[in-house]
Amino acid sequence: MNVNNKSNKKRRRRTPEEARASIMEVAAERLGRLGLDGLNISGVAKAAGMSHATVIHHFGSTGAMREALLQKMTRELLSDVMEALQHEQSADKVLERLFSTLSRDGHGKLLAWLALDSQLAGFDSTTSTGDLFKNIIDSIASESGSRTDAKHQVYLVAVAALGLGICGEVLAKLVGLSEKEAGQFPSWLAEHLQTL
Amino acid sequence: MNVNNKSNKKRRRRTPEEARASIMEVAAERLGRLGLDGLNISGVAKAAGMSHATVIHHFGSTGAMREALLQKMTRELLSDVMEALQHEQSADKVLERLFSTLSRDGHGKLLAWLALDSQLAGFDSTTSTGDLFKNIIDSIASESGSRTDAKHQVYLVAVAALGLGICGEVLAKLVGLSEKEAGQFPSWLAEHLQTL
DNA sequence: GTTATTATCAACATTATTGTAGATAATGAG
DNA sequence: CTCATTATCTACAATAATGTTGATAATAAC
Repeated sequence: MNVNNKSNKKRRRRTPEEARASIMEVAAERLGRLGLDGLNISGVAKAAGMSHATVIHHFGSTGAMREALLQKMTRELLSDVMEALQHEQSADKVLERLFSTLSRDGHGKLLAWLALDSQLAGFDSTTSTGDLFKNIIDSIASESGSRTDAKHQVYLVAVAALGLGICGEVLAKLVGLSEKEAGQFPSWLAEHLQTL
Repeated sequence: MNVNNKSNKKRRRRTPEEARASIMEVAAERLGRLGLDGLNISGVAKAAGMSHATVIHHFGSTGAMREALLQKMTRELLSDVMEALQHEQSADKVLERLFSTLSRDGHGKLLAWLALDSQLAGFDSTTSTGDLFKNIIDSIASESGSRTDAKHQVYLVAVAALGLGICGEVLAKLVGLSEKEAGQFPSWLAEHLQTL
């Protein structure tokens, strides 16, 4: 009569890479939906359809799993930005692309989490990142204006994209922006920056 | 010889208001330094020099304590903004004040937490807030430009202040802004907005 | 002083989460 | 098929956080 609870579902044996990948996928979704609280072993494991012991087996600990996810997302963010900028020439286009990339795909949220969570080893302002921004600024400064102005423009785009990525919807509602107007904001900003 | 652990420190009996106030104070400090993780009963109680049962006695539960703190901070943010704007006339000054107020005192962090934490009952876009922004936009639109432009300007200031409040230091370093240049950013932005 | 109130605490109970250990089964190699 | 590897699971242990209870002491009112 199958009174005991032994569930008789078959085990699925994944390759290590496959297992890690699906764990990362589920964890990313939960990070976006639930915030850092969503990144606990139990919850992630359950959502991924495996026991939490399995997750620990693959990552070693909760902290290591979090770190792995955030490193992966940081890599993706950087590569997104670099790829977006590689093929743009004019300064205003560069800023527009930078803005749209940073404000998309939860990149803003990611950076905010990195900045807000005291436990995480802060953003490594490693060589590649620094070089990236240096190149952007060089290209803008060479076109027109001072170097300080160029820095300020990039800074503005970065902080605005960040804020938009985090609180964009809420603030749009508060300010009274219609959906259409909100959609026009990136190009409005780009156009505006061009006229410096 | 006092072998036993009975600590013989006297109890301090605070008024309920006093107790709640010092708990809020400690909690705010911890929120700024440790993030939302710092807002647990045990930690707050220990930092405030009382047992966690006492904190529960005054607020009912951990969740209620968090909510109380965040409501208090939200009230303060709104009153800060309103007060800052009440005595400004020209549009660019209004935007400058809005920016500086939002980017100060961890207001950006607060908004980010509200937006990022899924458990919290989201920002209540209550009447007063909506009216506040409506007034700002009216005053800017009346001076010059279209209403949509005014909204976009306010939106830009808001998201930028937010981003600055969260990741300002990190991004400044990344972009290569010197401390002096970073300090000039608000006025640079105000001047820039003026030229629309 | 006596009493009533209640802020405070220590100790316990409960729950959630993390991590560990040993058993089991899926898969590939031979 | 047989064997070795190891991904996976269940069950347990350890820890931490939350909330409850009953006792205690500080303060105000009388």
